[in-house]
Amino acid sequence: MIDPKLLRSDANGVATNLARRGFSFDADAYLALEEKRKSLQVETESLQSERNKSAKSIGQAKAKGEDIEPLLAAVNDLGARLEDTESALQSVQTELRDIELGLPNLLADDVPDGNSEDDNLEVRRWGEPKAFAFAPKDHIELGEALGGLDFDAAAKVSGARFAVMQGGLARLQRALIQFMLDTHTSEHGYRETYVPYLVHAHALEGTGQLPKFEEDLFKTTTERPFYLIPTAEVPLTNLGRDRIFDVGELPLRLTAHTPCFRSEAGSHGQDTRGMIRQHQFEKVELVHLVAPDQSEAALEAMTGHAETILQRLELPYRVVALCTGDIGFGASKTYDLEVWLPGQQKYREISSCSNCNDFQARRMKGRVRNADTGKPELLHTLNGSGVAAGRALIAVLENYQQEDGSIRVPDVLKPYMGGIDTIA
RNA sequence: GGAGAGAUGGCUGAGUGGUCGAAAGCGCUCCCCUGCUAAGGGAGUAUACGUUAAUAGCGUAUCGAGGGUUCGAAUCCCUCUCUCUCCGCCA
Repeated sequence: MIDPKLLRSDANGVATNLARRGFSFDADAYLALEEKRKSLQVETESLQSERNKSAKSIGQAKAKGEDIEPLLAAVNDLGARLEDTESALQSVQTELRDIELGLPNLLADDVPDGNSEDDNLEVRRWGEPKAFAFAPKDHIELGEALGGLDFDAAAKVSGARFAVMQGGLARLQRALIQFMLDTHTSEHGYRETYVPYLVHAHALEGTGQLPKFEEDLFKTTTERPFYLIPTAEVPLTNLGRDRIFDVGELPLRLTAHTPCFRSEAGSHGQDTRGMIRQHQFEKVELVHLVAPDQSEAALEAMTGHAETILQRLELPYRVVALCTGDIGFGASKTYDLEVWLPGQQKYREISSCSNCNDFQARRMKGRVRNADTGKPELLHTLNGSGVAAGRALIAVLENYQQEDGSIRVPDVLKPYMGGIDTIA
């Protein structure tokens, strides 16, 4: 959520910023509603004040044994008037909140302008795409030939956009996950965390998936519905919900491995083949909860942590700054890591690291006591993939393939693979 | 799933319709006293919103959440959530 005070004081400035995303915010309509809210609130509160005063004097009169009938008569119509303004105020406030919950985050100044992912700005590259002495295959061909990747079997059980993995490939994904968790916890200062995979709506509202993107989520049909998490960002970030941290407790660096569930509504036809885009995939997530002045540095650090994984795996990648047209709803600034996939001869997203500054914290009331003033202020949240395990598996398959279709095991994964150096 | 008990400020815990944002204790902060530690005395110590130049005042809301009764609700009623105890079931 954008600071309502800022919306009031500089609605046009907000509109200009959001326009960079191609989002149109009707500042005048908002301000008109806001004026209405203000007068209703002032009126409501003065009526409440009047009511409280009368109630108090009635209490005092009664204690002294005086006749309270005249006093009761005097407040006779107060209740009805209060009820009217209170309900009017509430409906205006609901309207305002609906608007506010629908507004994306303000963009950082240095987010490059652009309309689509083609306009993202390359920040740096690491590694050289390997030159193969043969025509490299894609992960689908490799996996099916190895017998460990089966989309037909998955289709029988669950339909399209699911995969069954077995044997060496299944173990390789587990190895990747273990390696990532171990690296982040032992070298990057993250706390390993186990979280629920089913969450309530309010958690998703906190991180920004709701109310706007419900169609992207899977939802249970229980009386009080749960949603399947689309990313561990949701339960991890919400650990800061309704809390006031002491400044010494931050920064909090959290990591969790979870499956992620996405309906992929609206992505028909995209990446339908293979494991790139699935309803269910594994991911190691990184989340930072930090004091407000720390988030810019934290974004660079977090991106570096995800890069470390790719570097240790010796996977060529590039870092791009997402442009105004491609950046996510809750992010003020995002770096994507794109790994080289020889099967596609393309860089493909494998991690996305975002600074959400106070956007999520405001929604979930996550605060930190200011070191100087002692006053609570909104903390800043960041999230990033460290990295997507399913896609990392694809990257390893394609980059480590040999001419006979076998897969060399990356050195850093060997300890997790029982020492074997090839999957054949 | 069955039966019962509970949810109050950083913590413990009082408060069953009126002057209660809330006793008391602990903790914490500041001051005083005290030749350093200990003990003692005093003051302060929630959050959000509104109004405002103001993190000054003043007002409003908040005692798990939401609704209701009432001139007035932490206190009474309803629904929900969570916690605990016992039974059942179970990885």
